[in-house]
Amino acid sequence: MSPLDFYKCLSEETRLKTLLLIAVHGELCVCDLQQVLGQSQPKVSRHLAELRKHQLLMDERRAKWVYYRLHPELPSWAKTVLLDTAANNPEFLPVLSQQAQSCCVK
Amino acid sequence: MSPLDFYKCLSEETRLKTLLLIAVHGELCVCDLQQVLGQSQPKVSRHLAELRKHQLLMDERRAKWVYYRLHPELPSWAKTVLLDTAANNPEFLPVLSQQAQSCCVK
DNA sequence: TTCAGATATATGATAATTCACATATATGAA
DNA sequence: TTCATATATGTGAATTATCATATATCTGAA
Repeated sequence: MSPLDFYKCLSEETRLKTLLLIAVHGELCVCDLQQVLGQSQPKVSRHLAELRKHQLLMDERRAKWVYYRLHPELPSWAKTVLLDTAANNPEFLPVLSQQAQSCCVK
Repeated sequence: MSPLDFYKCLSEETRLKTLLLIAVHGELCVCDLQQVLGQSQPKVSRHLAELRKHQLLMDERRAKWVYYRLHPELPSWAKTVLLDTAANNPEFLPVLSQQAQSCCVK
């Protein structure tokens, strides 16, 4: 994971918010992200595909839903960067509503 | 300084290396950067202008040379991100040669 | 099998970035 | 003033990123 590839992934709003939300919450499914980000499903999906391709995220299908979490081989400095950024910029992070969570939880 | 603007600035190789080098070395002049990065003067200058515009760097002219350092109002989380990235990716950072330094020092 | 909901991908249009080249400005020395 | 060096900027071409729409695939239920 080169620092340049990593920061290129963070340089787009949907991807950055997605990564920060997943770093904070552990894992989220596509429909959660779609709701909390207020973006169309294809747009969210496209950016998730890019984050998967660069090994920042991994996906796991459980029943109908695909859950995303940080890739286990993401270097620890990169995880630290994400968590520091999230902790120091609360106003930037959209809040996950109860409804959003319930979409997958059942 | 929004996280998104910050990471957009880091998403280009010349700008990222410039920021990491300046974070590590404290300050550098344009001719130092030109040599260590192996890039043309207009290219380096143009990216420095962008980093100035977004308040990541500040410049100071001393005699013929213009020195750049991290902007004093850069949030501390952002400085931490730069230093962590530099410390954990030594192979990414080009090494400042003696000749490069001597260009300004004398 | 068939269907519907959830997620993924392909495609073409648009917009944003980056680059090389030429030129302009600022400084200090002669 | 003139010159040489250091740095900055304007312009247009080329590359790259992003988007909306349409379509495809996967899964579980009937």
